[in-house]
Amino acid sequence: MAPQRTNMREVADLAGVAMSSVSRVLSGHPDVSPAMRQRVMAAVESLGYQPDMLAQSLRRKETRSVGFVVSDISNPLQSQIALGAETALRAKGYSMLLTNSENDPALDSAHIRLFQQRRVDGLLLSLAAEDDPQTFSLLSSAATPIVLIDRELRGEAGRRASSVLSDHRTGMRDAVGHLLDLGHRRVGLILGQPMRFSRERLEGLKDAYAARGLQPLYTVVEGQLEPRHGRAATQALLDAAEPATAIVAGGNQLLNGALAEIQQRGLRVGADLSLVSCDEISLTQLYQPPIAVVRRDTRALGRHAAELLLSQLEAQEEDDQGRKRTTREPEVVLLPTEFVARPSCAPPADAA
Amino acid sequence: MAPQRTNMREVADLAGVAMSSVSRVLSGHPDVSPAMRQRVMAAVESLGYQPDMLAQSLRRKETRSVGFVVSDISNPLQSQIALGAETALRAKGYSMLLTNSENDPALDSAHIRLFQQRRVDGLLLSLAAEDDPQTFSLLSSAATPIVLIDRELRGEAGRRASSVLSDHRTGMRDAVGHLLDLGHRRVGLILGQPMRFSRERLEGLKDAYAARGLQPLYTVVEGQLEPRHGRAATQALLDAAEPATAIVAGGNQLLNGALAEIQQRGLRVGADLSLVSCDEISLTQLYQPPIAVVRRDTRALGRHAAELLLSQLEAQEEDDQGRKRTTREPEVVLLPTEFVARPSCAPPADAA
DNA sequence: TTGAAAGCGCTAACAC
DNA sequence: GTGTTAGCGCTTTCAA
Repeated sequence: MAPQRTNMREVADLAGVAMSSVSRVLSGHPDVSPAMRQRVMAAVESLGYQPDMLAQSLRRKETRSVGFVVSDISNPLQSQIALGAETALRAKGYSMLLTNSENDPALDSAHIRLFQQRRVDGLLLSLAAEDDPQTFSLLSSAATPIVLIDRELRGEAGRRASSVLSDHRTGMRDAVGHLLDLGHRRVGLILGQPMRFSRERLEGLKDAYAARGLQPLYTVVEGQLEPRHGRAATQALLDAAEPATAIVAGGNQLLNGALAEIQQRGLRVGADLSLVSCDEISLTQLYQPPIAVVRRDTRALGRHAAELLLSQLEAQEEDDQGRKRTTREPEVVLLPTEFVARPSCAPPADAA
Repeated sequence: MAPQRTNMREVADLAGVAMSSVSRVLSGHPDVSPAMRQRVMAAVESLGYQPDMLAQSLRRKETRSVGFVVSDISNPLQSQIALGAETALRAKGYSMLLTNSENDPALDSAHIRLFQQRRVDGLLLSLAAEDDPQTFSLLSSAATPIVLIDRELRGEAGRRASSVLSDHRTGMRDAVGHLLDLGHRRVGLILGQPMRFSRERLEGLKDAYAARGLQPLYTVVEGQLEPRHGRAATQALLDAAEPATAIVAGGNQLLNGALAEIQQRGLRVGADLSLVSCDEISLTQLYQPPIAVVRRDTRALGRHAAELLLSQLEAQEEDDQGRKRTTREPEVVLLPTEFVARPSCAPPADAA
């Protein structure tokens, strides 16, 4: 029996009270007599009444929902962030709308617009690009709080949004430092799109060389965070006149491609070639030999993003027109990364 | 400038027309003159008006949103399903609300109820349990179409919901058949919760033994789909009086645990012990030696689930009270699995 | 403490 | 083809 939905009117009628009284009981208004509460609750029970959040949202001008834009939820990095974020949001009574941008900045902005039409209370964004004009203008004039996840925007958009960032630079500095200390000089760094995480990783690598006063014999290969690029870049690094003796993959997708190429060439990780990846996955832990990583707590990244957004949400007040207005300034949270040395790193093969 | 949101009233006033005309233009009503369309669109542009989907939903009695309950989005299996589902939903203009049940059946039902209050048009469920009474009663009387993902419910709930199922049995039969043909007789099967996928896998294993007229020397270890269980089960299988010579892990989490134990014991996969896993992940492909798997197209699983739901949604009509009513019967879609033999499977070590 | 009434922003009859 | 009107289901003044 697909039950026709009961509305508040019916509850009020059955209880013989006004709708406003039902509303007060259900929303925990202080000024309700125990008798009233009883009558109403009895009616609610007997009808199996469930309030319509749509109508509540329209009236209250808040949906208790948050839009989350990722490029690809099937990427372990992003799904772990999503888990952390959803759990934190749910704990505060918020629901999460999720969408995939498929690495297309045009979809980023389309989804932001859609979420705005759905009147989400806030936005959690892991954008496909840091310089899309459409996205920029949408965010510059957004009416809700926004938290960027590991992204950095310039201009007005950047000034309006909060962000949760990972300290890729430090982790990468330690990773490359470890390789240099093992005797490597020609480190190959495979990066993804030109976004903050790529820039910071490059800086970290430079830091490591600079701190040791070494010539910049490293090679950087930029591209997309995809296995194809990981593989092509690895080919390039190994086929160079002066081949890299150690490779650092800036993400799990790149690692997949790199490993595929390494295996096809019959190279032994941690012997013929040293290898480091960014972000822990089951593969890095269980591979033989285990693969060194620049690690971070991805779930905490999502959790912090959600909590930052929630704190901005709570800091809102309504102006005289009944519209929400953010009173708090955007904030930036920096989360640590940590290099974990593993047997995939060893002295270079040609070190006599 | 956080822009106060324009509403349809303002657009109508600016264009000097009635609200209903604005509505008609925006919703593509056939009977509108080009002149009217122009006037309205000009006003819409100049105000940057974006319709309020909340109000639309309340009025139209549909939200164009779907609730998706998973146990843990950070699990590669589920995030791939989610990607497939979200992409298909988005293509038809639907948004996805995502929540994690954390493998807790009580959260399953709580989230279903919440989604119902949010008036989602349909539900996509990868439930934590197939026998929770709360979930059962909610689903038995649900007002919207429901698609179960790789789950099977009995009773009224099962009769009301559609489902997309994987043919685990065939894949497992081939996997175990392969092991038996290599000479293994004591196969250890590690399973998760007592749900359809576990039952089917067990049946597949039995099929393989039966087809060859072999004694049932296999061992089955049931538990949770978690690394801990994978590890403990592997210990048990290897420490038995008659240790298993081949292990089949019923999922990627179980594989993680199994591999950890195998490595700690210094056993060589594909030599001292044969290994098969269920569902492809980067680890199974890139491990050395590569790990045989019972494979399925997880993204297609999500896509089919979404498309099945969408087809049920399209088959709805409104009754005289303006309520939606499903006209189509629930459907079941069965998707294939495929065993992929790899070097992790070899004749048993004791085979002279 | 409770009820009556207005209205959130939109759509869909219905009338012209 | 366009305007007027009556709500969708709820919350929230405002009075009583």
